[in-house]
Amino acid sequence: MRCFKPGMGLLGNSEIAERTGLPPSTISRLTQTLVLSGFLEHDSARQAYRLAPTVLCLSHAFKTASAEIRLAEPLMRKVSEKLKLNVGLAVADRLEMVYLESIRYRKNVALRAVASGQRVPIERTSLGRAWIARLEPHRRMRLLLELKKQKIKNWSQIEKEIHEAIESMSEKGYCVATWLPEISAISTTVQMLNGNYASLNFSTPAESNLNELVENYTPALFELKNKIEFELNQIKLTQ
Amino acid sequence: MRCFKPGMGLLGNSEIAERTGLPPSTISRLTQTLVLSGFLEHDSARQAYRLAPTVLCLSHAFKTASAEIRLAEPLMRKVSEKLKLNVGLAVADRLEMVYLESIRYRKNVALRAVASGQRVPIERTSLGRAWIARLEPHRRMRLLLELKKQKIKNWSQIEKEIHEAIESMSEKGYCVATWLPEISAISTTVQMLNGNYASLNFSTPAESNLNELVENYTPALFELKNKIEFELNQIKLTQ
DNA sequence: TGGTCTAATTCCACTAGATGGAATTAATAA
DNA sequence: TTATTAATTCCATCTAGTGGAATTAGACCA
Repeated sequence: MRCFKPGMGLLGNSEIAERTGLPPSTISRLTQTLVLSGFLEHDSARQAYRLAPTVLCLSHAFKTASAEIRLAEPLMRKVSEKLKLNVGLAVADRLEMVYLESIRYRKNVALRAVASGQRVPIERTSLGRAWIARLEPHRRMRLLLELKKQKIKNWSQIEKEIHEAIESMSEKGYCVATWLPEISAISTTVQMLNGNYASLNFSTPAESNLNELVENYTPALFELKNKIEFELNQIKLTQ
Repeated sequence: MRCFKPGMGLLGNSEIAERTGLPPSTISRLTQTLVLSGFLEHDSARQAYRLAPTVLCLSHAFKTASAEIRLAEPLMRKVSEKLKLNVGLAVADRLEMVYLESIRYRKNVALRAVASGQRVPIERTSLGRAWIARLEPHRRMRLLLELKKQKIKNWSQIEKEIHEAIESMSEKGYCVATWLPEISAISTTVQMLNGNYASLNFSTPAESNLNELVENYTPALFELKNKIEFELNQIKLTQ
């Protein structure tokens, strides 16, 4: 099921087999059972599979259950409106960061889609690096080794930047990065109810440069972080 | 995984066992493997499981892949703003309707959450009944038998209303229902790219009564339906 | 402290279903 | 017609799910 990503919504058995490394016969069986259990749909015209609407229910259940998202979302939205920035909250899932909530600021209100569930690389984004910075040393080491194994291009450069980010996090409480050259972001972390961390970020199209982002918006980022953590503590006390 | 629904975000093995009818030992194994494969998280403090953020990715992939949603969403949003109504698009999943997209109109913009993935009963909502009306007779029969087996309270009454809705759909192209006494809705259907139908509805808190909804908003509902189907046909032609 | 209750886990025998190589079928292109 | 590609089926294998029974761990109470 993880093969289905944005941009590849319709996969044939052979494509799935290729992506998973499993033989086609195995995939054929698996897709059949996943269709039976309602997680995949078969497109008979295209002879291919897609995710079934059921996955929306899982996502909805997840969001409804997450006090963190329910609580952070309106605060994030307010800040996004006020500062005209994208505001995101994300956690790590394997070797990627997953947005729990992502408020995209656009001049046109109709385009302000939320994009929770979007994945971004952990090693190239401020979001991911801030999260790495909060890992206990041995887990961080393990993660870095895993990443190294992925044969990421420019790994030595990336690794250096990660360590700079870790330093920045411990010195100043935030870190910055530009990704996809055109997106600049500044991130910090928020402690969740279970004790783990999530990353909180502001991002903009990189027309405004990084320094500007830091100088103008760091206080607001910390303010949002503190507000979220304060309210989470309130919840923690009541239960 | 289907056990995790809004309102029960944290389930222990025994609760899952109860809901699925499977023995606790089986559940224990299954939850372990689901945690390993990243679909569940274990909350060690509460000794219970919750869905993992990964499910957001599946949902995101689903939405990105669905041309229907991408295309219908802005149209639905526009109508919702203009008429100050909730606008929903849903398909059946087993014995429930699942919102593919749901634009909730609220006076306060910050409260206008979208709620795709929400489930509503197929037999009590105009959404569900409109969908039933579009089923081929034998599949409809099968579904009604399935529903009957669920020991739904007031089934004979509900069944009568379903048949009225079917008649309304074939005569006028829409049907209405009030659900949860306080929500009135009017629904029609939209043909999707794969030939199946989805239900499209307007709903409001039932303060305004059903007749009013029908008289004032039926044309707008059909207009929206036509616009969506027209644009879907455009897509169909280009590919 | 000891006893009871409940929930989670482990153990174990059993089996359904996943696995993957090989053969078959189907569809499309050359 | 032949070649090619993808999906499926077949079959032997074996992993992992299944579920009853026993074990462990924790909460609550006398």
